[in-house]
Amino acid sequence: MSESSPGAQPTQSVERPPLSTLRHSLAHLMASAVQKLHPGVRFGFGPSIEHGFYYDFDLPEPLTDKDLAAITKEMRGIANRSGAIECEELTREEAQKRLSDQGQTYKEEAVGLIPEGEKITFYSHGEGEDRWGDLCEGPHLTDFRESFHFKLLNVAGAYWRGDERNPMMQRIYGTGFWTKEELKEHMAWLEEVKKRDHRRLGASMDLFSTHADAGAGFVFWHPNLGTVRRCIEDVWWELHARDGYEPVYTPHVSRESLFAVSGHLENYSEMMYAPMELDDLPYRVKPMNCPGHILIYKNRGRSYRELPLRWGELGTVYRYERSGVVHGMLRVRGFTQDDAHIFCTPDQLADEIAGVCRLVDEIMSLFGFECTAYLATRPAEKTIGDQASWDQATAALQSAADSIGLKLESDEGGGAFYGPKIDYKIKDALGREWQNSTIQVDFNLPERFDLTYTAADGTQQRPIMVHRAILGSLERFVGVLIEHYGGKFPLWCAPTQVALIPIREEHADYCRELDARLKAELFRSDCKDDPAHMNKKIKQAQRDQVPFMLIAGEREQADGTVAIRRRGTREQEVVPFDDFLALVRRLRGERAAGLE
RNA sequence: GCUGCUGUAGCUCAGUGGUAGAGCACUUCCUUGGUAAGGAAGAGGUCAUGGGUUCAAGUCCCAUCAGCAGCUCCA
Repeated sequence: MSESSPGAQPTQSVERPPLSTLRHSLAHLMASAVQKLHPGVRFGFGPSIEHGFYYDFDLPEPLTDKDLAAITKEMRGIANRSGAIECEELTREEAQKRLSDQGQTYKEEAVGLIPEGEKITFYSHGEGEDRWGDLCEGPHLTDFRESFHFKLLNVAGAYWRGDERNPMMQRIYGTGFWTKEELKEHMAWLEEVKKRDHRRLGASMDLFSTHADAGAGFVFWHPNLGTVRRCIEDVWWELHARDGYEPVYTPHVSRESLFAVSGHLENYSEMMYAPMELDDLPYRVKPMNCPGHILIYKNRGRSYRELPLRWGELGTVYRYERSGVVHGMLRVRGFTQDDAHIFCTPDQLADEIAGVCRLVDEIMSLFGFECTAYLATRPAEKTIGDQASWDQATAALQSAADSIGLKLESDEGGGAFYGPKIDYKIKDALGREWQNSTIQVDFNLPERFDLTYTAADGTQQRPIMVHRAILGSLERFVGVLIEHYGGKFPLWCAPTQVALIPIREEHADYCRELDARLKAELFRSDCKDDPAHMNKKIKQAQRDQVPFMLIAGEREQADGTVAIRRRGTREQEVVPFDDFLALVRRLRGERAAGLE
């Protein structure tokens, strides 16, 4: 199994056009097949994408997965009967007329989207009944008789031009490669993605659940995953304490007026839960932790001598997410952010940002993630504050990144309503990207809450706030982590670290003795001393992805040894128990990723 | 929220208007086993929920809830 998607870096011979060209042409071929089977179809867009291609269709009848076989067959037929793909250039008027004659209303609209002065081209293929052409900028293959391999994958809805105010079309996704092997490899990758799905592993490893009785988007952490989470939280606090962060705790519910001052009511209310009335006053469940931390800051006068203040909270927030978007642990309605707010002077800002960037890097490497950073600037609407402070904040992020040699990609308009941010994307073991860490510079909330500190010259100055989360939310991060590791948590955070398995019941005492010694050192060991069969216990430990199985029978008992079976292998090594203890002490101490 | 699909035992799924099923998991008994499924028996279901059609509904229709593939949106 390849560690990254085979689609990302295809191997191909030099004479062949890029994979994206093949896939784009496959989208055309698919569209022509759909037209043969459903003559009234109107077409949307049909590009190549990262791992394949899609095409959007407007059809009166719904397509289902069952239609894919017929469409595939038709595609093969069209390609075999006549392979040539031709390109012709049309004037804007000719293109409009042709599409209008064909009743292709979406495509007519698409012509209007082509900038003045740009060439307008049609790509066509097929003979007679198969004849089909499409407004398209290309490029395409010149001939479908080239050897290629494709597979149609699934059907889904998609808005015309990606806008939810537009009609919903039907989208078919597919993928294609030059060789059978590459296609096979990609299908195996998709299979691996499925196997590692945190919802599936969550069930088989007894990690978490969600419940219709509790409502969508609320996660229940079972003891196994609770253990993983505690381990992560422990490192988190350890590293944050080292970096001068102090813990704070704030309530989940506050008076609504607090969120009026912060601007959440005005800019974030569609994400917030409805008010509840207490003593005739409206209260709200918090969607963010910042107003709470601000109240602590404001509780007394602050001196420049105290700054920077770095306050961390694993703060649970509740946000209304639309019903269709909730997804396992990755997109939920209640989650715990590893939040912190830094209150600092303008002089300190760049260093503070740089410090957070370094911490992001350190924590993400602990889990083996590679990160990419993006600079997210002011959104087009629903923001607070004047442009000058936005510019200042944006410049501060950029210069902090420069100071530590961090390259920032651009995310235009992706900022929070109160300030710009650096967002990180992490790449997991399967090559997929996730957004977790975020660093946000905020001049606006200090203004709104009238935060001050006394400067060295005795004047009252405005502090700057940095909002930051590194894991993002524990739910999303741990969900990603399950998939990243495929359930094979490193020893230091694995729910059960060692499974002890006696070969016969008479060896159970020996196992219990070893179990006691492991537990005395706070290892999470599971002594499987029930009367069940040894093979069954091995199978359970495999299913639970326990890093080490220690199997002990007569020989081990007599010698004070254990037969170690490491996760993922069937080989055994017999070593003195003390050696094993030394090994796990070291792995835990190093928070090692592997079991060596 | 939108489009399409799905909901039957803890899990995976069969059941095409007429007596609710299988495999795995679970429990008990037998088996004392050297590295991924020993044998036998048993228990387990208001067929998501509520309404409707029908002599008769797990099966057909409507609504609600939850889930799946996406879109849009996001930590």
